[in-house]
Amino acid sequence: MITLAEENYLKAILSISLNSDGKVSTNAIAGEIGTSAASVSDMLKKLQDKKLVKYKKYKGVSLTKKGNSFATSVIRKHRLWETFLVNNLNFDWGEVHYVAEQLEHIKSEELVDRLDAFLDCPKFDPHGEPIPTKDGKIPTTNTIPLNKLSEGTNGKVMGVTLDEKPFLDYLTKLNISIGTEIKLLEKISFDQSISIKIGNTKQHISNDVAKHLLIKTN
Amino acid sequence: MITLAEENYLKAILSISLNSDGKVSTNAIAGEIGTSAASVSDMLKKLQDKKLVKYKKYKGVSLTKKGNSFATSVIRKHRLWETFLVNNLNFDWGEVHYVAEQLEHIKSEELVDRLDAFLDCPKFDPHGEPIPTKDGKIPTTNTIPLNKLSEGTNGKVMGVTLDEKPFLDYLTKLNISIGTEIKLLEKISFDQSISIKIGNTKQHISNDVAKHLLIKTN
DNA sequence: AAAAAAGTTTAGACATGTCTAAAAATTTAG
DNA sequence: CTAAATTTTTAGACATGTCTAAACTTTTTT
Ligand SMILES: [Mn+2]
Ligand SMILES: [Mn+2]
Ligand SMILES: [Mn+2]
Ligand SMILES: [Mn+2]
Repeated sequence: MITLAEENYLKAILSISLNSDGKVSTNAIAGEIGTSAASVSDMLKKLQDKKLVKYKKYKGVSLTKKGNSFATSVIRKHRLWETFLVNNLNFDWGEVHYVAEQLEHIKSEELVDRLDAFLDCPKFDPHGEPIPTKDGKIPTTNTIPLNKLSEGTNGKVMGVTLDEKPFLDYLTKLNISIGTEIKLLEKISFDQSISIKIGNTKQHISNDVAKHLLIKTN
Repeated sequence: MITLAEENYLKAILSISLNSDGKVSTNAIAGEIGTSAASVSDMLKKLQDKKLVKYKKYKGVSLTKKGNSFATSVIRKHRLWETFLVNNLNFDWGEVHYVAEQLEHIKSEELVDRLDAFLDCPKFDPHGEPIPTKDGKIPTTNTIPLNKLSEGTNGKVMGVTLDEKPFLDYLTKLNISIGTEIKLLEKISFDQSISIKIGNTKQHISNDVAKHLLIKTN
């Protein structure tokens, strides 16, 4: 049996390895989970014993096939629940992450299958994040983070890569949601901040915000 | 913060005290939860410290107002989730209890409120068990356990007071579900077993089964 | 190529929740 | 009303997951 804590570690490792390459460091995991590096070291040994990760002391960690499969399944459940909460229970997209953090640990394959069917097998969650299929495949999109676009490019917001409330509330304030058309006006080389046009309004946002917006160019 | 284990103890105490009166014994709780009497003693001390129960060593335990409120809330969540699983995800009534045992511990008042609204504020769950309201009131019914009826009485099954799979599967085999019309034909004094008529079929069931069937007489 | 800085692991402690075995209290019988 | 049986509590242990402080590697600077 895999515990709730173990599931969270596997999910964190997968999440980090998707945004970087090579082995995942102890500190990165500690940062992601909000725990101490010492706790992470302890847990990595346990996950290694269970053949869920490949771990060499001081050299970082990576998921085994088995570990990857568990992690992907947790993400699948997280995003299916988020979809249910927004589509059926009328939650706001900024309010679902915390609840889904709990729901993702409910153990019942039957439940996940039926929830998926109930939702009509959605490919993306309310944040535009891809929902892994039952067999672990993750739908891909040809989108680019807004901060990588060149000046003058038009595009549409297809998803965000962060789903915490303060970030999403800020986007809502900027009138940005999934589907919003954006034009990149100007990139400031000093701090990589950018000017954008939304509808007829001009806005200025930091690189930190821009990098979490996935754009499909027109 | 109240933990998952604490919630289960409170629920068990409430559940036992509804089917008996006076203080709840350590052994009864151990039996209900499937743990040792020693563990129960340990936990009762902790619940006492948190003002969730009134506990005197060797003299049994009862819920405080606060404890009762938590316990009722857990039962509310359990039964709302069971309703969702059966009504919306097409689960069989025998398959939902185990999953609801997990879902009942999800912490989000918002979620419960919205789920309740989504389900149209149901008064009873798929087993005919009453769903406590948000403010802790439990709908009552004027029903009688089948084993308390007198011979020759007709009635309709309004609910069951046990929702474990083996019991519910047996009922399904007997063609008994919520709404089924039953006539009590004969009570055997030797073992309190009874003969009943369902549609045009005569069946014989034990007292153990009969006592878990709630009947509304015609 | 040391020395300093940064990152990681170990040691020892603590909280929660569980168990078995032994001790103590209560209830039931004789 | 004592003695036996039952119930309950305590004692001591263990598993999980966390922490801080100290020790140990690895990387970066000088
Ligand atoms: Mn999320
Ligand atoms: Mn999401
Ligand atoms: Mn149930
Ligand atoms: Mn039920």
